[in-house]
Amino acid sequence: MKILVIEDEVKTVQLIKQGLEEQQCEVEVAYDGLMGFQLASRNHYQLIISDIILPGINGLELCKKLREAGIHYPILLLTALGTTDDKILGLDSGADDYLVKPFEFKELMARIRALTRRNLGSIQTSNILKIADLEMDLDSKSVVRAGKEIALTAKEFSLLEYFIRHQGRVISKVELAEKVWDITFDTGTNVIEVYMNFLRKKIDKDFDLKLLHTQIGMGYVLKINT
Amino acid sequence: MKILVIEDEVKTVQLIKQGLEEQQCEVEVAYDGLMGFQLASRNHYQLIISDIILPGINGLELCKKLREAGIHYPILLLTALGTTDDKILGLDSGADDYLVKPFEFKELMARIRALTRRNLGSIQTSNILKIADLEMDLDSKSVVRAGKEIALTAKEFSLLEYFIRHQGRVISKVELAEKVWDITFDTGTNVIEVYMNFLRKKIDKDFDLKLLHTQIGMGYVLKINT
DNA sequence: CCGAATTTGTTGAAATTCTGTAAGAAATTA
DNA sequence: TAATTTCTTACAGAATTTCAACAAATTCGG
Repeated sequence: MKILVIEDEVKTVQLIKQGLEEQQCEVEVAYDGLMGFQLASRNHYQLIISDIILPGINGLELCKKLREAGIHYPILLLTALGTTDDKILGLDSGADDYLVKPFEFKELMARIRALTRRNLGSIQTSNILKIADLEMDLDSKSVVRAGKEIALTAKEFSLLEYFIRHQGRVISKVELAEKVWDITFDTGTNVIEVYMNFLRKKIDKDFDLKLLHTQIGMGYVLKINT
Repeated sequence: MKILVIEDEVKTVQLIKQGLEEQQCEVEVAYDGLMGFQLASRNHYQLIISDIILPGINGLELCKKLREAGIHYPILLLTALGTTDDKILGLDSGADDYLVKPFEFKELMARIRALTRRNLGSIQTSNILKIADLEMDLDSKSVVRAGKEIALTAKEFSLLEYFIRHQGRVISKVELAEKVWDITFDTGTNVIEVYMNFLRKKIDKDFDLKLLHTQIGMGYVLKINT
């Protein structure tokens, strides 16, 4: 997630930047209003966090200009001005939320989550698992590799889901029997070999980079081979 | 603009209701969580304002349930619980904003403006859900596909409504049994297959573009096939 | 290195489960 | 009571899952 922070106080910038980067966000910083406007005009972000009191253009004007410039994604204003009228001015300048300093970092994070939630595709929090160029969508139950749709049956889908959730780990047949088939593994059956074969035909056969590997005597593993 | 207020304190309700009506908003009130949920399920609003401490279901659970039920428009939580952790809980339950009582009415109004601003482009005074050339009007309980009126029974209507609110997601029979029939799914029945058959005859049979698809072993999905 | 023993891969067919459909019984409503 | 809606039963056809037999690959002891 790409976030633009517009703020001139070095301490606040560091706090926010560090915290966001720990959450795997990509953070860019502008130290004044003009620079913020230029960055926002040139790049696309998921969110802007801006101070109000800034050198050059102040946060309120910046907000208005950004909206006029057709920038629709969320803007969160962050400021020491805490009277109700300040808040109203802030929100009416086009901001989506307004947080008064000093604030607790975890509240900022929660508000960021709330603001970005709906834009993560109007299709809510999409449940997508990935490895290499293979993606599986748990909602639509669809699997795509290298952009190509792959049709899986219910069992094949659960099997792949188990592998992708535990990618890189060797999984024994006993474990697969228990977790995917919900049976106690008796050596009398070879369903698992059969299904690994099904899955490989659909997922690995037509591709150079193989993802499903056998560890003889131990089990199977889904990983990107080095 | 239609707004649903869920709050049991009569004084607060009156304050909000009166204030909003002065702004030409149409306000409906629920005095407990369950009633709020039912109103929200049946009608379409621009915004929900809900207290957290409520008789029956509390505001946080209500929020989660509403999101699960496919309700996407903004929810603003309004409560006396003002610690940072309370706010975080509120926002993470799916709410878009969180305002601590006592608050100034003009701040509430500003936050409402901020929340509804982005949806103003698509002002919906009517409760209409859509997919492709299929529309269902929740008020008049009418369904139209490609301009042609389709008569559905009550069960068929709720079933279709559930699908259209969760379009693109594969929905299992267990989930349909719980959410549409409100029963625990026992394999002894096949009502669901029967009703899917009813629905298909009315909605898909006479059209080239099929909307209801079967994912054997997983469930059914309403989507525009690519 | 060779061959037996073990493990895994592959295939087609059998068994099972799942789904679609019709017809009619039960419940509900008018 | 009749009409409508909802649910149950029954069954055929389709798709999936499992079985079983054999082929191929790997391990291991000599």
